[in-house]
Amino acid sequence: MDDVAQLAGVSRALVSLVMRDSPKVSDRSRAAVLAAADELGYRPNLMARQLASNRTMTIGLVLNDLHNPFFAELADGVHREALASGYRVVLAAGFGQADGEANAAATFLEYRVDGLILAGPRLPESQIIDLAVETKLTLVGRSSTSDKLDSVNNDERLGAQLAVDHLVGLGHRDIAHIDGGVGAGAKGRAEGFMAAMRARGLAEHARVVAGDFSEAAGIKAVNRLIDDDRPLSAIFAANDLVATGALHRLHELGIDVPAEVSLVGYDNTSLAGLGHVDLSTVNQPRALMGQLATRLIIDRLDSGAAAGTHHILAPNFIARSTTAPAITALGLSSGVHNP
Amino acid sequence: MDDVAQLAGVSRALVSLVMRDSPKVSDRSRAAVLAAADELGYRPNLMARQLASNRTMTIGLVLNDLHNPFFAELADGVHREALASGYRVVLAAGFGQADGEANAAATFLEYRVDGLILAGPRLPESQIIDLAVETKLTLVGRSSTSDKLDSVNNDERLGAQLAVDHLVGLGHRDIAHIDGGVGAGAKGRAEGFMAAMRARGLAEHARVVAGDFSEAAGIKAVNRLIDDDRPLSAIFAANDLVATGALHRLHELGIDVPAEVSLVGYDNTSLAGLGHVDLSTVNQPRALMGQLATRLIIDRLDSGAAAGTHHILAPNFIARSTTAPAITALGLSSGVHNP
DNA sequence: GCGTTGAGTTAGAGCGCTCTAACTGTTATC
DNA sequence: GATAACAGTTAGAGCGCTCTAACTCAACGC
Repeated sequence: MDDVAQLAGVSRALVSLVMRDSPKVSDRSRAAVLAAADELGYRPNLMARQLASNRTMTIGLVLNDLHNPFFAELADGVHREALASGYRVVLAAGFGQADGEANAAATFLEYRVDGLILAGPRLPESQIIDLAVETKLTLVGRSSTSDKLDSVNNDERLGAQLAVDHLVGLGHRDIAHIDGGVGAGAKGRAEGFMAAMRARGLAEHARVVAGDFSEAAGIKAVNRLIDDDRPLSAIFAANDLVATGALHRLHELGIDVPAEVSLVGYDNTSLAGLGHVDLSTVNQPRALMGQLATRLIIDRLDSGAAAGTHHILAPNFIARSTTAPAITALGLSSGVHNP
Repeated sequence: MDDVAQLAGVSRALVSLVMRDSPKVSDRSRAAVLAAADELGYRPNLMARQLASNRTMTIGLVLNDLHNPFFAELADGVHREALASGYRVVLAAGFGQADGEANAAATFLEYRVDGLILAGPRLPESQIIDLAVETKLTLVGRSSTSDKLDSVNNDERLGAQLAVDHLVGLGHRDIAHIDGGVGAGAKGRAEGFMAAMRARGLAEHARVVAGDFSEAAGIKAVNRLIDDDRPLSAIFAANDLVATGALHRLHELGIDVPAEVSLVGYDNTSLAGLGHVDLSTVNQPRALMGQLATRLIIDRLDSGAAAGTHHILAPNFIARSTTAPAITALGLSSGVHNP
């Protein structure tokens, strides 16, 4: 920086002002500094900058699982919004495990990022609040009511209800839910499923089988559902990945989807949209959620807004080709499929 | 830090030593410092640390595209190896675009990460070399021969050859390749395809249709291949995502895969392994490539190894259910499919 | 001509850490 | 008992920047 100042014939402080595009610099000086910086290949040291100013203009985004396209789509929204406000985004992955997330978050705290976004974290609420005390934190894809942080999520119970409504509307009664275990949102989906079935008077037709947010869980769950010889007309999986596993296993078993069993996922990730999968699913506005989460944290950073804002967005149902009218009580296939 | 030192009854320098787990600290002092740090919630400031030591023990990983599972799997390997050597990994996404990658890399340079890994970058070689001059750089999923950086890639031409060999072995002659355009590795795959077809004396049966690394490209390419009324027996897609798009479109058109047309992808991402897709594909050892790339950069960091090491790993073919013997010249379907 | 204004610029302290070199005890060596 | 060796500890400079407060200088009003 000294070299740049010298070459440009100004003081170090002026170089600093130019680098931060302060308006209090004459065009002449600015041009001289820029030229000198370019010539010397000068690149400001963010570390020194944050040390002096306590700002880095970066926000840290912790993704629970790099393999789930849900998070990639969420990250798109975060990036878009951050860039528009002059912030940059740095990512870290939690590998679907709580301690991975904790490490990632700890790294960002050491880096003193201006704000932190946790996407679909599995961390216990208490640890999340501990983090929120140390930095500005927004949760996305997970709910909270804490006044130390903001959050953006979809309404999991409503999503589950939409899935049940769709299936029941098609005449299904014997509906099973594959539970997402400790995955973020899984609990709300399972509860919403039971509540919706109860509301429809189908409580005794409802089944819940354990699982997690993986393809393997979908496969295992189908095995268990088939072994059990209760009637099965439709499956509501905890997320798209689970549904994909179930789809595969049903296919292997020679059970036609949707003619014999209907299948619904959750998230509407790119996976569900893949032509060859074409899964009926509950859509979360992922990019929007990412944008909103970012907006919240930037507002907190720029205008000192207070924490404690919690958005719950409404999901909507996307009917694709894995759901169709139920086989009637007469045992006839309806023969009517979605396009 | 001063507070911690005071509470522990030692000097600031000693706290620093404890934080870096230096062996030159007595157990008593170490315990006292740790206790004090814990009590005060002290967390070392990485920025100050790098400023003073010029080290952050973090490596930056730039992923070309968060949506392609190839990169998630590569990142797994990078993380595993980095963690084992006491480094942490921070990520940034390029969004499939060269300037996104350039921004991500620039951010990491400002952050003064110890080393930088670019995964499947689309950046022009000259820009990559510029970066390599500023920091220790390793390329993965893209080849180079520069002595300023290291690289790890699979042998794209060999991969393409394996695909052609498999198809020709099944009796296919009219094979089309969907090109990956500017995607990293696409050029090698297309060249390898043509070379292998030529070697088999099938040059005039080879067709190449333009595309990129997306599902949409696969759909469009199938349309073009079908419009054209040359015979088509098999398709070799530039990567799994493209193959998935092609699979979808073929299915929509009522063309049975693999009975009528065989289909091969590239990468063996989780997508290809999805039960319901079950795509024959060329396997790149993704996690291993990530690990190797990380090993190279850490060796350069820790033991001052020189740059200029370039690994080319051999891919292997994974036969799944999208390839089957060609329909014979007699016009009969062979009826024999892969399991 | 003097004070006022405001734009443009600058000196210097300080952000929180690491690193070097030097220091203090304690134990081993002759 | 003096010297050496070594483990453990410390003071203080310095990493590259930002920020505050102060400065300079030209234009302006009375």
